[in-house]
Amino acid sequence: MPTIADVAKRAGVSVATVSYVLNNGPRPVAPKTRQKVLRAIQELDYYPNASAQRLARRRTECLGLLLAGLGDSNFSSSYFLEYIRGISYAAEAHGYNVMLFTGHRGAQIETLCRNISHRGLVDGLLLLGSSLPDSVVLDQWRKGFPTVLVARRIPGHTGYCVLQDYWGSAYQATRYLIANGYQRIGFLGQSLQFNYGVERLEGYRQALKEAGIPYDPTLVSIPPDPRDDPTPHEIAAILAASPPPDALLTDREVVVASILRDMGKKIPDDIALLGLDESESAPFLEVPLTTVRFPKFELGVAAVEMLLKLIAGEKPHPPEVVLPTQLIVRSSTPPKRTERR
Amino acid sequence: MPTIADVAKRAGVSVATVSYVLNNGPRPVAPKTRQKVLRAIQELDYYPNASAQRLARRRTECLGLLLAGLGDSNFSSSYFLEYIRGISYAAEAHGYNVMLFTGHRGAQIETLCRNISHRGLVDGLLLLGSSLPDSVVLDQWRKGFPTVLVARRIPGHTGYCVLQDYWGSAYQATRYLIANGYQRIGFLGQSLQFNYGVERLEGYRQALKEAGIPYDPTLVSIPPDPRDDPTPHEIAAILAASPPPDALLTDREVVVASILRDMGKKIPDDIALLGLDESESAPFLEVPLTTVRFPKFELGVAAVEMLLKLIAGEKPHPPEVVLPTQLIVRSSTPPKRTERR
DNA sequence: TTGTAGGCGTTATCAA
DNA sequence: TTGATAACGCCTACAA
Repeated sequence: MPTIADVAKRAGVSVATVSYVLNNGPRPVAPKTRQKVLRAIQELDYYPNASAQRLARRRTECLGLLLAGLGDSNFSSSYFLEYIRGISYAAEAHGYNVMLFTGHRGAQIETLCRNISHRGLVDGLLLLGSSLPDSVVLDQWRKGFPTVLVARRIPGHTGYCVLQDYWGSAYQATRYLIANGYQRIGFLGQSLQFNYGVERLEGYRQALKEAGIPYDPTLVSIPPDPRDDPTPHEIAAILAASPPPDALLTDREVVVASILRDMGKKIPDDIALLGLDESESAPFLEVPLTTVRFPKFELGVAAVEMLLKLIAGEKPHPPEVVLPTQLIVRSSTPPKRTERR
Repeated sequence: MPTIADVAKRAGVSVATVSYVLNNGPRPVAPKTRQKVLRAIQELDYYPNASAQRLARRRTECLGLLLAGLGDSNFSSSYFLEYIRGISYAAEAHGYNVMLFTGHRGAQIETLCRNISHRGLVDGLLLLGSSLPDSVVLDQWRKGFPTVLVARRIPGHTGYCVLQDYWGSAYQATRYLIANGYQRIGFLGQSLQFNYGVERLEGYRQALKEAGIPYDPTLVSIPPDPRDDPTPHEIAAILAASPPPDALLTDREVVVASILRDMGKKIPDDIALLGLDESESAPFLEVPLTTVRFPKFELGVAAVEMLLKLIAGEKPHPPEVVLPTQLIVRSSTPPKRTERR
């Protein structure tokens, strides 16, 4: 592999000049000299060595992406790729590379994070995945290493993050159901361990409240572990409420739809179903499901842009970017025919 | 950030000694000295700088993963993450990091590849994604830069690759259908542009042949563009064959199932359906689909292991690793009741 | 067993 | 406008 010195020799100039040509600065180079250098670069098929550049510049032009939980196998695999797309897209657009970290099988995430920042592997870090302990995130923020939390916030703490409007998605969904005549709306949520579980529940409650519908705990089921799939038992319990629900709000729509079918319940005749997660297969199910669309790609882009600001030494304000979600209406939530008699 | 010199000073030894402690070699260090060094490292919270190590060692301990096509939006998003999981798992297990490249929107993949190898960004490269032109892959192989092609081979060329047994999956699936009484088996394949399209078709034909069933082109549909979804028109054409098909083999099972439903065709009563792709939602559909399972995670692992051999200067033999697939029988392909009269 | 010093390939500061 | 040359932080022959 040719080095900058080879180019300099061939062009009959100093390495400094070659460097200035390569980087378009910081000092000018005479057009004629520049031409000589460019020709030498061509002829030698020279490319600057990345490791040497990083050492000299003291930056890597790499962003780290920590996908905590990718190591676990019970992991919603389709979920993350859109984020990755957005992230890699934006990083590429700004001339940055992306380095992937996952922390498989019991690897200490704390140790991993320390390594990433202290060893200068990357200039900044994106944290994605709910299995990442809050303490790790808070540590990173405290250290001052450029770090952005993606798709989640840590309640009660201010830090750099980009996320969907979880509250709004549940609020909007519930309002939509109410506007379409549903009155007994069940809520099959996720654990309250993370902000999205809490915020969705609150959005749901707020919409009920505004409509003057009392909150009925027997219509609500929140499993303790966020990784648990909903069970038939859990769903049966909600269906057994009295009066029974006429609609169901859930963030595990595909599994719930399948369980409902196994129970012999027809969507939407027996019960309407609205998904708060954005399942790829929702449009293809027996009854195409109404779901919320998350701007995952856009969130990836926003995360990179915030991170680049942090790397540049700016203090983005506000430190949180919240992107709106969108309700995609399909067949599982038709306007309810009010039964006249 | 402390450097190795700071550690040396604090421990009262030379930088060489510190280096030998850090790397456990290549020369021994007296236990007492080692202790002093380790303590200094602790006290200073020292981590070696990755860029400097890479420059000095002339290797990056990074693997590149080129996900060609991630930039395109009509991209089966759930497909790649399992590969990524396997790759990152194996890389991590061997002390390597993974760098992600995607080549968004018209970026010249050739240029990207040249940069990756010539600039020393990574020690080796994994190529994934069918939108990667054959010429790029062949180029890489020719250059001698450690490169492994994942989930695909280039017919007529010998090169390092790991892939599923596409032929076997279609062969096995077809045999299964035949063994269960199906005689008129339709094939809704992918373009023949890539090996998997060709190999699946051949596996299907071989199984028919062995069963003494003549190959009927009116039962077969191959769209020209691999990114096109099957159309109702295309499916109607196959259904119109005479005699009509009693089973359908396809690698777009979810969309095909949805189209069949829209056409009023019942699975499996009107027609059996067997998916050659491994759709996540196959188990959750109205009729859970029989599909082929791909060992994607395992393939990622195998790819990394082959790549590490190449990096180590070995010539893996044979240069192709083919992993078997597995037929997951669900409800869409029950044994056919032979109608007696 | 340990220390010294040259080299890895760039960048960027001095001078000229 | 350009050329020497000292960093950047680590590795590793060569000496001691």
